[in-house]
Amino acid sequence: MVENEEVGNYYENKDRFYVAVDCIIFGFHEDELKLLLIRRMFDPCKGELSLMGGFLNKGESIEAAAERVLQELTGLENVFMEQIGIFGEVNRDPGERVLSAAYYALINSDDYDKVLAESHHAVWVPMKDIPELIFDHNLMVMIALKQLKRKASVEPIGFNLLPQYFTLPQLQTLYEAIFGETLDKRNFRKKVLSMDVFEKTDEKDKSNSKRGAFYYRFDYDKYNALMQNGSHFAL
Amino acid sequence: MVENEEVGNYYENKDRFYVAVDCIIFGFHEDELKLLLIRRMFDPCKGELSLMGGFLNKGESIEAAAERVLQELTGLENVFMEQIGIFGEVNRDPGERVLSAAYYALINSDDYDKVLAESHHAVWVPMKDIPELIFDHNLMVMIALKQLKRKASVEPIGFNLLPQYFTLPQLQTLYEAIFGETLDKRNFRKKVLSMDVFEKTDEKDKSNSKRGAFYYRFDYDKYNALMQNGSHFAL
DNA sequence: CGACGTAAGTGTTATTTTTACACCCATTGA
DNA sequence: TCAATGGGTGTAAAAATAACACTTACGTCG
Repeated sequence: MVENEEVGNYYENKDRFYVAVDCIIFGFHEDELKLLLIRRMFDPCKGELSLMGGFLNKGESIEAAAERVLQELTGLENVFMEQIGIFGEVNRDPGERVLSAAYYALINSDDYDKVLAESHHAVWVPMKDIPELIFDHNLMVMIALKQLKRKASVEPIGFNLLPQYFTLPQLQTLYEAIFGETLDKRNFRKKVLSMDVFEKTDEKDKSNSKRGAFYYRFDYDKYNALMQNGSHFAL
Repeated sequence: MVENEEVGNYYENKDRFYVAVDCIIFGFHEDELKLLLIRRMFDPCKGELSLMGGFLNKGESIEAAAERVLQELTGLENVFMEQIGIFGEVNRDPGERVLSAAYYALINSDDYDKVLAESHHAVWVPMKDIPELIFDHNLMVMIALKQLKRKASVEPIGFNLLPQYFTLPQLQTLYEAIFGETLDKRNFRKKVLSMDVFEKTDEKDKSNSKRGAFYYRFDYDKYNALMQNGSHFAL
């Protein structure tokens, strides 16, 4: 056991590693959950599909790096993002030993900078059509989806995938896409509205029906107040 | 955007980082959930309490590093361990920039190598008495406990904290310690036994009562078979 | 050797939550 | 004005959860 060593020496003989971040970027359109992937125009694995990634810089926290990488691709800031872990198998990147911290992000697919994304050769791929990705990216995606499923049922994060104003049919379709199962319309609405954190507007979305569906929005203030009192979000 | 660069160059100008692993080691004795912490006999933060940690080595996966570090302290192998994430704030370690992957482990407090642990100045500290630890270790502990709570209610991992043979009162006390709340004896036993994955033995533990409590063991084969059929563990 | 103390073990009922299920409504465009 | 389409609504059965109190086995001590 090391004792009484000087601080300077302590770290000196340790190995140092490249550290990357990779972003699993979820979006929701056309009633489907999708990932924003990039076609790599550079080595290694030029031409293949991968998650958007980048290297951690000196003086930058890992979280900040993830935010930067997301921003580089989408132009977005202040996005819901959560770490799913670090991947550190020795040969996960065949080029060099690189560790990668994976984060998933939930974005509203209307908002991102399409020109910027295009310059990175980004494409939206439905979850059910995700092909083989480079390195261990498929594993990352799998774990991210699992975490999203769990978390979405217990915390109000799904809304990050929708515009501020959304209809209940839209919300239901979203949750069906996340959970991968169909839900009963009446039970779903009952549950949603019983939480009393959704504010109904007078506006209707008539793009999907003659009758139109009312727009709602999620009321974060009400939500926070309720959480204080020991309530819990559940869908 | 980088295009058509050679592989060799690709990583060359990136920064490299020290990477550590820290272990949140849970144990259960005297009806309490405890952590195995070490009193640091070396700088930085000599004299203070911290998690058991160590540096990632070249050619070693992060998971392997976590297992090694746990083994160095307890002598144990094949222990239940799970990553809780990587911590990468710039100044989390005041000495140098070090990233740390945190893992929690569940061990049976009878089994570890006490001499080895003592040589590292290890001490068991009840969860409710955890003092201020070095760096961001308190944060790690908090997150680990949260994850343990969630996971223990949904997967049969709690048994890792008990000997192979245990009594139902013991099991209940364990879960009460994990969840931080008291449970109804009859409801608890009903739930446990209804899963039909516990095998009752003829032996009794008489250390806590005249009458004695029957020993049970968790039947992993039965459990796996049931999981195939879409059942779920729940406590 | 019998009374006592102690923790182990056992079922039932009320309440809450979850699931299943079918019809009318509002609006537009033909 | 009527046909087509997705939006919106309530109730009853079933399942899960929560609340609750007494008896039993066994060792100890008087």
